[in-house]
Amino acid sequence: MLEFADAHYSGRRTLFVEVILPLAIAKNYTYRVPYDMNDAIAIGKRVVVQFGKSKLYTAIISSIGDQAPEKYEAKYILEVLDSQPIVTTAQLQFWHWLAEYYMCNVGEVMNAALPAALKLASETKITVNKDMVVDKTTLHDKEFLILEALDLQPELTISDIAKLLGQKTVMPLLKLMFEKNIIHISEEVSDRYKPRRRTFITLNRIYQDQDNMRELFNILERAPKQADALLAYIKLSRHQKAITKNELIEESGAGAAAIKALIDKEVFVAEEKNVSRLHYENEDDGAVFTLSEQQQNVFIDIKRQFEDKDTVLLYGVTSSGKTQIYIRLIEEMIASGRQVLYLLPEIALTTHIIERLRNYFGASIGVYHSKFNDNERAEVWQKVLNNEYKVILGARSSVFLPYYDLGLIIVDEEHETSYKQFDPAPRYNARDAAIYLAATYKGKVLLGSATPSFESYFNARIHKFGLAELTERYGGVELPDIEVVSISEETKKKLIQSHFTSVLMNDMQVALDNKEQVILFQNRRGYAPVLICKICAYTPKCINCDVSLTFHKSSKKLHCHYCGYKEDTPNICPACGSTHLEYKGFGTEKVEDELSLLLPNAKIARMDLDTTRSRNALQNILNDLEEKKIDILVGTQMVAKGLDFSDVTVIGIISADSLLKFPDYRANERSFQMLAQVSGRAGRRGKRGKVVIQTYDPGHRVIKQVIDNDFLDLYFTEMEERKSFKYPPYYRIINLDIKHKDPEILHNQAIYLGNELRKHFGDRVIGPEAPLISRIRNYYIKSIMLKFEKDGVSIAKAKAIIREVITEFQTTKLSKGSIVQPDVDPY
DNA sequence: AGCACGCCGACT
DNA sequence: GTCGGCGTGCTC
Repeated sequence: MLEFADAHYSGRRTLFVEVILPLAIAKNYTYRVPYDMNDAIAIGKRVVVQFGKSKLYTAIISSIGDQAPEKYEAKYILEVLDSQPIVTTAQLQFWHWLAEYYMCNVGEVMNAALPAALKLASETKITVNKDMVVDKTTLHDKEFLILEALDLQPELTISDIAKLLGQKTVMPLLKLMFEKNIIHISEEVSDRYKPRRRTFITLNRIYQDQDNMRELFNILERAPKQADALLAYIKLSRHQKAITKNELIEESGAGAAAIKALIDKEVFVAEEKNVSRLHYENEDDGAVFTLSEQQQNVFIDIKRQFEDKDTVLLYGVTSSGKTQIYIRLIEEMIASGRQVLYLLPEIALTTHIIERLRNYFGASIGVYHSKFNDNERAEVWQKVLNNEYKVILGARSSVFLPYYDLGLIIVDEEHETSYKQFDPAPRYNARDAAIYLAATYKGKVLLGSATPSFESYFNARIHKFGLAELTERYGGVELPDIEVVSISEETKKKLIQSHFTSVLMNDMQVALDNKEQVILFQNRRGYAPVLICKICAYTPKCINCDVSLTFHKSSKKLHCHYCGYKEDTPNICPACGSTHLEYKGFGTEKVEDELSLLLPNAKIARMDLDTTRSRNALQNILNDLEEKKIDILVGTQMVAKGLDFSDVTVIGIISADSLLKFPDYRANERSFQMLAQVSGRAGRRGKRGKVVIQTYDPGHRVIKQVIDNDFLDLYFTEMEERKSFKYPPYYRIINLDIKHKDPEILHNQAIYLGNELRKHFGDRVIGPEAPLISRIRNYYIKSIMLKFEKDGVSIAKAKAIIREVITEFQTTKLSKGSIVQPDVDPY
């Protein structure tokens, strides 16, 4: 960084800044600083810059220098947006590390890291030049149309005009009009973050006097709506200090007009205030709990291990009370004045856990996840920047917040795949990123899981991580009784009804009779994943992707789960005209549907992507479950995570085979985690739960290991295979996905890239091969896999070579139209 | 990522 | 001939 040794000349010095643009571009861009902004710039502040002919972007200053670029004339910075940096130097370092490690551009990291509200939107506004008197008869039709529209509306955007004229390219036309001085073109940047304002209503103080109040009611006799509003106010004011206008309208049913009338009469006083979107009551009831003896020992053990290990894996069986240990660790960290980040998978961030932690940490805990809107995220960002939170509870993306002194990161359910972002870049794993992040603050990381990922457990066994174990379930809760039922046996004996074996039916009935709840797990959404013609075997496929379409009964349409394409369900086969169309396979919709026929009196609900899209949908389902408005919950893997309800006694796995048969080297690890996790939902204090696993393959090794709850057996058998087939954790994997609209061209490109890589890496290169789904959104895909041994190979060097090969490929003509996407540690 | 430029086929 | 399609290359 530049030093201002000659401060009194600094106003005169020509400075240049390198910026990060929120774009997927590898190059660095340098801008020139106008003299009058010399004092305003600083690393980490946002600046507005023009990039290209007409676009304005918010960029972040990443370095400051005084050397003019030699090969081009730098453009000027247009504006400095911040008085204080909003991105810390620690974050910039983190961004660069992520870009390097995950082989993407810093701009892409910036895009993922910064809440959209802190990036600015640039909108080109078109307005009439009022100083110019235009002879409308000399105008072209389109110019006339635009002016007409500007008469009605003072400003239009480019897209407005494109819509108006019904054509895409309008820039040349506007440029012409601008040159003829008919219009003004202005690029307007607006800060998208707006504080939320609410109107608060208070009662005029003269009505604290009873007589005045009585008189007021008399006056209002002829205005019943206003009297209602007043009554509602009095009612609300008993329980809350501040009353908003909206609450009053809702409570009274009186409407805004009545309230306005009362404001005009000076009965009510209205006041507009900024309110936080992150409202909560500070109910610091300081709930107390005591750790069990084992928990206490583990707690001390973890702290001891932190003395010489930066990362400790807490391997604790389900219900062993990991959260209580987390809370103790957080308390100590806060007491020492440092910050804590508590990472959870998105799905587990329910009010349940949030409330629980708020009880201990009150207002010093911040929450951050993807269901928050832009403004809320920007608000959390600012608060973290101001060091107002001691603890952040968040999902994957909360590793990007501007921490000040992070002493501890807890990664709960560390094996969860949702910590990995797949699309778009950066394809990062928040668990792994957290380990790096903590190290930059000299902080510690605690990974917690009942079914650790093999990577983490391996790292613990080779003493790279510390290891702490909780083997007892807290409060003596028993492990559930797991029964495996053979679907083929039941089919043979004609005991199975629809997809439900007699064992499961029976257990569900018992649970219902006892007023207990049931969760059914089927890892597929929709009604039926395949529609097939019985005569010619035709199957409707997505027009954009290489997948069969799933029938959804709720919409009566065929859906593509990869691109969102929908079409009407055919009544006759489009290929042969027969009417014998059959639904094959089944998803959560069908399970729900058929169950409602078999158990007509049970209240059944479904929880999958389709029913939880909106902001509060998930929470509503969980509330209904808690309030026992649901007897049976049918769901996809969502039900495996974060559901803790004491009245759920029966868990049914409708078909374990779809998990076990998944064509992936991690299928067994994943299946075990999933089954163990779902099973952990069954039975809580004082009641032993029951898990029914339905499968065609009851003798499957993994099912045995689930029944025996034998993680170690699973680990050792699987690790043998990982070693011999060169998979993680023994080897590192980098995938390259190559995409192109034309399958032939793609094939040649992939072969070429594969060969180029082989020149450097030999048989560490595997493929190219077509992935399971060879076309998505009209792009054909080929994958090249690279496997690197952990000893004797510098992964950083390997990445540098891969980057070179890709860049070199992209300069050849062959690469036209292709997209190459690296994915590092693609699990 | 946009956006302009340029080249090519389909219309007034 | 012009409009609008899409492929290509550049942006400090």
